Amino acid sequence: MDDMADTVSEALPRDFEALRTLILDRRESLPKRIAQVAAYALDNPDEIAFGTAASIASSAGVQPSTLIRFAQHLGYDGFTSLQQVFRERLRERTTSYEERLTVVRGDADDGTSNRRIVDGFLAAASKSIDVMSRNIDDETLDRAIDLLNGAETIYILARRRSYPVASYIAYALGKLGVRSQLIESASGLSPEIISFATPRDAVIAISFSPYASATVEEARVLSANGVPVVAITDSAFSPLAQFARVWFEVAEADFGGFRSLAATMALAMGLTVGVAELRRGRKGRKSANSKA
Amino acid sequence: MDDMADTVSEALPRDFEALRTLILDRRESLPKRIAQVAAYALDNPDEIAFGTAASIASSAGVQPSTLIRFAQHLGYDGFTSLQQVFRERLRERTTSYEERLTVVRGDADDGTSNRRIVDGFLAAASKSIDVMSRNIDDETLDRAIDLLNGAETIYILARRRSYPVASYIAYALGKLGVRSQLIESASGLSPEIISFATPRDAVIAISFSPYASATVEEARVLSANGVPVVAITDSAFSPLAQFARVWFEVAEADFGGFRSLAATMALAMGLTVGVAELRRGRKGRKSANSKA
DNA sequence: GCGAAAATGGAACATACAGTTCATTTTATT
DNA sequence: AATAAAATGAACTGTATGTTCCATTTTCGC
Repeated sequence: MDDMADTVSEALPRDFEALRTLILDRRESLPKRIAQVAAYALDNPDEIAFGTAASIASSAGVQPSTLIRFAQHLGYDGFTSLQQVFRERLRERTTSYEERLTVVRGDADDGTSNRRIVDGFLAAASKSIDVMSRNIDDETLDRAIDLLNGAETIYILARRRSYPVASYIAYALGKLGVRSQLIESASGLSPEIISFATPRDAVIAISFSPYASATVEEARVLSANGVPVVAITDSAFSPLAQFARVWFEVAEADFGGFRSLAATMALAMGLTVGVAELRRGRKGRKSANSKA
Repeated sequence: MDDMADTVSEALPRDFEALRTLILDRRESLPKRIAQVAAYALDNPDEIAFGTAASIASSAGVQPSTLIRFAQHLGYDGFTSLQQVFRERLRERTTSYEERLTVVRGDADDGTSNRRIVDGFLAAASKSIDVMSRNIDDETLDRAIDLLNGAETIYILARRRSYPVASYIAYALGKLGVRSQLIESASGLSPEIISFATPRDAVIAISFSPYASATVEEARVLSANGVPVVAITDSAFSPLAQFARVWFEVAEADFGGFRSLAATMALAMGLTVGVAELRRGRKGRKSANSKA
């Protein structure tokens, strides 16, 4: 056993990422049952961290002794020391923002009050992102991007709080070479611009409660004219959800009454770049689609 | 014991936040050693989650039995069930986005490619937020808000990628009753509007590499005219940093070449609401400053 | 298809663990 | 100050845990 430890040229992974890499490298050469454990471990790292050898073995469908063999195959001297790596992984994670938000809202001991305000917005943004990453639906996303991909011109509808998102979409689509039209109130030309839209175009409408009447009304008109609408809104009861071809429910956290835009922004960018990638794949080289 | 369980009107905390609250509520009424454990538990939740009764007791400077008594004082039937709460806390934390980013950029096994794009933007946003929460400087923040607070009108300067942030600031300042002026290229009136600014006003300028020439030039002119400039930019070498009275370095992560705006947005909101709070305190009741 | 080597299942084992018990000390009450 | 009650320390105990061992099965080379 001492000899083995000596012959192992590379040091044992002390952090999860290194361990993950090590396992993936050796995946092919592992015995069946050991590989079974390896797959389970990477899929359920939390279980490994908290469970007992018996409980983990049962979940993974192997004998407890296999867990020890797995650890020893990787060079650890036992299951326990392997488990340490999985525990470290949880330890090292930064404090969840859920937690931070309540702290920020609570006592005011540390930091200036200005700092606490910024922390609050950071926490709200982070929470929004977490929620979205859990709730987003692959199929809805694919349908939305597919729909937008077919459009000649993408019209972007948003007012007030949602407007910054719309302007970023317009900017990004422009840079990516996708034709788009941002509907602003300022110009006063909204009705005229809207009248140009045809069923071969598409609309991205963004509105949260209290829904801007202009956005809702324009989206309704466009939808009635056969222009497909992709809506980003905050609930199934949103007027936008009623006539949108595809709609996303985005639950943004708020701080001090100001809703974060972090999740909405990320989704918007996802839609934008998703469409652009699809078009690049269609028009240009195929390899463009599988860029690094 | 059954009787006790019955008389406990409120259910046992199953999540960490509730437990934290419970402990803080009872802090006064707890015996000395128990209180010692309580303090240690809230300060070192990770230790409680992973340690053994013996190791934790040793670290906290008490007997192992005290840990069991602590758990029972709170209504749990033993140390183990209390420990579950501390473990759940770690379990519930979502995967760190640092981790996710590498996964997203790596193999393409799970989820559609569209999903991976959105995940990428979410990860970038989350990382930006993490970085900012670690790097933001209290003093800079206070100085910036103080400076903006003294302004009669706040001019907001941003183009292209940064423009959405500017428009959100303008929107928020409007809702909070702070006079502001958004400088847009569209109207073509930028020079005229800028000429109205006086040293009693202030500027928020936002620009990232490659810096929009209009933003830089306008900020330079305003600064030369004695109007104090608060800049949000990406490095000490930014032209904005040179003549800004106060400047923030924001390191936004990017995905596919598109930088996240999450951290910038949060900072912008912090500045905005910070100023508004200060003004409410100054003009209105004093208590407004120390709102809950 | 035979033999050796590796892998696997399952039971046995030593141990480290949470929880209990009880004697002692501290705190509160009268 | 005396007494009762609560809190604390420390040894003890049953149990559940990680680990080892060995018989059996599977895999691989010849």
